[in-house]
Amino acid sequence: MKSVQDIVTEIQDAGLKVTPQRVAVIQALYKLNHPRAEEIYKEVSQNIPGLSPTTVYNVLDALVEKDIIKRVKTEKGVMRYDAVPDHHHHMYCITTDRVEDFFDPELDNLLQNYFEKKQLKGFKLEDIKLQLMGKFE
Amino acid sequence: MKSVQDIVTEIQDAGLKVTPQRVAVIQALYKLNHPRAEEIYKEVSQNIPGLSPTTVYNVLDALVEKDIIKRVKTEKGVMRYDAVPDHHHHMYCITTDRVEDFFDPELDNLLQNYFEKKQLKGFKLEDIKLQLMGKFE
DNA sequence: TTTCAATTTGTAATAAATACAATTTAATAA
DNA sequence: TTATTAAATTGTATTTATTACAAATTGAAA
Repeated sequence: MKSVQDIVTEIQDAGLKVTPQRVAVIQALYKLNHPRAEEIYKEVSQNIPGLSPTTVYNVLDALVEKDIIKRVKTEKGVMRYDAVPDHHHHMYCITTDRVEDFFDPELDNLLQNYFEKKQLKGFKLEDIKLQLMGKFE
Repeated sequence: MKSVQDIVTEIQDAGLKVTPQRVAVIQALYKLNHPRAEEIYKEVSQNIPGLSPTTVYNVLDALVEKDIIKRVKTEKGVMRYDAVPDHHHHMYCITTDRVEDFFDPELDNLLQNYFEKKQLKGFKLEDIKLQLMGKFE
């Protein structure tokens, strides 16, 4: 979780204007777990009445563009978002749509070493993301 | 690439009726590269005039359900499909929407060993998929 | 405090996917 | 081979997610 000040600084550093909508969207992303745009809209609307759904999409696009947040790949035709931009992986529940972050520097090392030896011809590898599929207990 | 006979057998074994639409959708999946439903519709329509878009969605759902094909996770709010149901990973192009299959049994072993030692508390791991992000050259 | 580009809003449009009733068809058994 | 029937396809209408865009508002620099 980030303080409001951290969020403000983050937005400023990206060269974006600090608006209540942007701050609130980022806060909602921390509160909710990998939410869809519509869930964010509902959440943020409580603090910012009159909020437009379009704004949520605009804000999300701008924040993704600046690497302040990330999109989460899913098997549903709905986009979801992740407050954490730092390198990490995801655990996906097979039965529900729950998604959790997964940090593992040791594994990242292992993979990096593996792919340094193993050359992928015709593909310049820049990032590796794991999808851990399973069930939460 | 699978022969028509292989495709027919595959559909039968799954307990589904063999229809021209289903066979053609699977063939289109091999011809196209991780296509969206709409691309499949266009392709298959050439062979099956009067094809309904709804049918494409129905067929895709049924085939995914029976593990004959797979959905591909993307960062766009559009579903894409994969003709290959066997365990494999994906290479994603950062700049375009190109996706390629990636098979690597050695890596699969490495990962399996790693996660046998490393217990994930609260999560029963069933499958690991890598997303290799980068650029095709 | 003014200025202005950036941002938000609101409405409308588009795109992707789904619901569902009517029609057709694949596969089984007579 | 034909009759039967559950499964599959079709066509239309909706829903849901997202985007387009012009007008109004606002954050931040001068």
